[in-house]
Amino acid sequence: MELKTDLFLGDSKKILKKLPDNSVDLIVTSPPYADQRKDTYGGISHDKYVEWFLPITKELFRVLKPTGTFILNIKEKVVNGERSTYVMELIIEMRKQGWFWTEEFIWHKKNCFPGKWPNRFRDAWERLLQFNKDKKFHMYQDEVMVPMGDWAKSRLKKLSETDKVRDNSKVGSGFGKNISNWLEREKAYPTNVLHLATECSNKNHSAAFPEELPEWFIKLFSKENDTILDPFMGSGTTIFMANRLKRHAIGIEIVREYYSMVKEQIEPVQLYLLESKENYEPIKSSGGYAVR
Amino acid sequence: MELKTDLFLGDSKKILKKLPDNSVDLIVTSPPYADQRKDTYGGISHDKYVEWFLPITKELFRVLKPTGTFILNIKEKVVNGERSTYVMELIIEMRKQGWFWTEEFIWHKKNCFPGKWPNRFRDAWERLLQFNKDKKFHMYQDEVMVPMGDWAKSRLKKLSETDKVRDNSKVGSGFGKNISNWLEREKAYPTNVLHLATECSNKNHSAAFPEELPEWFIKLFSKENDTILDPFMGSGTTIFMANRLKRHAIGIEIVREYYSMVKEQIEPVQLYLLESKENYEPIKSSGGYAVR
DNA sequence: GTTCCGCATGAATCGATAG
DNA sequence: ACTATCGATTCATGCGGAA
Repeated sequence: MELKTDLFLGDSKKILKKLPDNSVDLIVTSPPYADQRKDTYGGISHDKYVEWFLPITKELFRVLKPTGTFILNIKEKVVNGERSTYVMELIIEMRKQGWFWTEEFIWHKKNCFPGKWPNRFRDAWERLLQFNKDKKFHMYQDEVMVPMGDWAKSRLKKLSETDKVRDNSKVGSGFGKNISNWLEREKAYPTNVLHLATECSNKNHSAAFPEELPEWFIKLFSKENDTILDPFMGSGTTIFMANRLKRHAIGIEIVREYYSMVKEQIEPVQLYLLESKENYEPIKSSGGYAVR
Repeated sequence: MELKTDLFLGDSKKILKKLPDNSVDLIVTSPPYADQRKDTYGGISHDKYVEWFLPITKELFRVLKPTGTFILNIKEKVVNGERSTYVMELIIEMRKQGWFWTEEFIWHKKNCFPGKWPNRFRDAWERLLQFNKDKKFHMYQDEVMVPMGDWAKSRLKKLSETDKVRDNSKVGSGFGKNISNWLEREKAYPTNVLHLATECSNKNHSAAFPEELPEWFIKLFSKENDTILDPFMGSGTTIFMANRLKRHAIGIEIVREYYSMVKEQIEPVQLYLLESKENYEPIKSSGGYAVR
């Protein structure tokens, strides 16, 4: 079966109306934060944020399957020395639209922005809000199990640093086998706290959204040939990861530059998939990423 | 100067009225969660929680000094498969009382409660909400600095391995100077994510509140001879830590058993303080605990 | 080929300065 | 008084060049 990737250039509020009801298995997105990225996006002011976002969540509710999940990455900024409350107001309003606020995961950022202020420490975490249409939804917990305890953790860390490249090339040889043995033996279910680093300068897009984040949620809340939607595609991290994990993808982006950038990168991947789908494995299928 | 510890048996809402305006430097508390600990506290239902708590926060606002801080440890429970919104409603209502919601710290619990559910992972974090009466408040950041990350650590390690002998002999020369620069920068300011293990040392009280938590906030938001208040004292962790760090303490507890237990343990400490105050140092004055 | 060091660069936040 | 812009602060990360 062929994987389909649909990219749209335009405003999410309008584009989403084209999508049919109950057609998406998982939505993973990181909308532009209030007052951020003014140069590329409009820069939605914090006191208008809920008003701006609610029409979009209403459409997302319509297109999501009853068994599907909506993961929203967001963090309120400081306004006049105080945390703004628009995220909380958003949650309360979304519940009125019919959403269930199932869970709040924490993304603990290893490398947060530096700085020193007289009355505040550095902000090292963001919210990953999980919403559902129904109390029954698909969740594949076994797909995101993690190495257990300090013993396995340090062992794996050392190995991955020094021998990861070798490991990839020597499939089936001694090292690879050992690693997979450890993985089989020492696995536990993760918690609702994810401990990841933000990716640095690598991309042209300003938002640092590490690949592990969509990867984790795609594995957890969808299976192969499901459909993943990102209504604020940005540099396309969610879309690429969906493809890599053999899910259909739908991406919407309002900035033409990003849209084109993603489209160009998608094309060769699609061709590659048609040529030799079997050899195209997810980059980190071993699950050795740092999630606690 | 003598340290004073006042313990009250009774309902916070009533007892707090006895305390004078603007008399407390720091409030650190962990109130009974909604529907939790029903057998001991009578169990406030989640839909009445805000209504129950607001009169108390109003009194807390009155007794807190304008430069003081209120740290509230809380986490919403799951009701019918969904996170309840009473914490958010509480924040929004407290702002109407005049509180500034300055910051939300995350307590990342290393060893959270075990268990497995089909649609949910283990809950490994709690909120530590910081409220203030004024945008200017006392904060002693240097008291909670932590060892720096891998960069400086590996740097120092390497230097000490290769150049330790030379360094010792050539005091004041180029190398020694460089090293001491790094040594001074060995500590960094923490972030708003605290990574502590839960302690269960006070097994008589049902809430697991590790000593490091009040210790951290007491050091951060108060100085010696300041006054610390805990309106839901429980097993007295905050009170004991306040005493140990040479702060005055006020504790309120509605359950006679806890009240008596804390009172009995406080008496000998007070006597000890009178005997030899100088020798009584905080247990962890070196600050080497694991806070990120 | 390694390992190692130097350097730029972030979904930040505050306070001062300018219109 | 109120908003817009700018500099200073500071640390984990990944890259490129060097030993």
